[in-house]
Amino acid sequence: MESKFAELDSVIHSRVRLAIIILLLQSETADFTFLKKEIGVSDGNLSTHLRKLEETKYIKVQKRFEHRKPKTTISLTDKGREALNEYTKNLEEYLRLVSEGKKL
Amino acid sequence: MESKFAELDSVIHSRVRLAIIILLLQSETADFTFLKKEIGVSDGNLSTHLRKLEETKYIKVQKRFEHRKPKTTISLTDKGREALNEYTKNLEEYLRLVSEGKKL
DNA sequence: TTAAAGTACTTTGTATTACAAAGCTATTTT
DNA sequence: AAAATAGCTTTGTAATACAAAGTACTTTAA
Repeated sequence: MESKFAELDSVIHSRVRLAIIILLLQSETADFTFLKKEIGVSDGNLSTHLRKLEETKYIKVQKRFEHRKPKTTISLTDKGREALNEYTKNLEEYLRLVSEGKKL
Repeated sequence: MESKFAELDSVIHSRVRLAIIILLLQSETADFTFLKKEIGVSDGNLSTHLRKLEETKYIKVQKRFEHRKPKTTISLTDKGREALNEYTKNLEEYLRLVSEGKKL
């Protein structure tokens, strides 16, 4: 480690993408509209964040038709889960440094 | 709150700027070179991050000459300290959601 | 004394990112 | 059949992150 401040996975370090991952962690699968409502983000914005997570292979996006309507189901991959673990580990270390700093 | 996912102060939500704030929390004041070495970031990058923190009034930057050389001393403001508290509070909530999600 | 190297930054240029508005395709309602 | 709705994607723009180059000195070495 080059510095005591670990890198923070930039794909996860975004409010919207972290929220997406948390929701996927909780509900195993989710659809576009659900994520949109829970996070309170615009269609376009959500679309690009999902694209990014998919490119990084942190999520798997399954598109199919249900009742003749497009239905996108999104789920976390193992890679995504691992990346989240690493990310939260690092983040906790930052928080630890903060509370340590306050005590001095 | 429009969503269960709180906003995360975008000024603080940056690895470099969070690191700057943590270092200031620990040592009260710091200079440019110290921050640069501790964080492992380029001159230009650090300069712009400091500028941003200064514009937001989260830090106070004092420039003076010491031993005929420019010496920049940086310290956290009360506003910065408050913003950090709010930020870490929200961040802890995200982490809580993560560990809650894992248990399900 | 003056040229080269170092210190302590700031400015500039570029590539990446975040975001919303507008667009697209298909369906449902009137 | 037209208008409204659903479920997205594409596009345009503004903000961000970053390193390379630049500025303004001071120190060292020849």
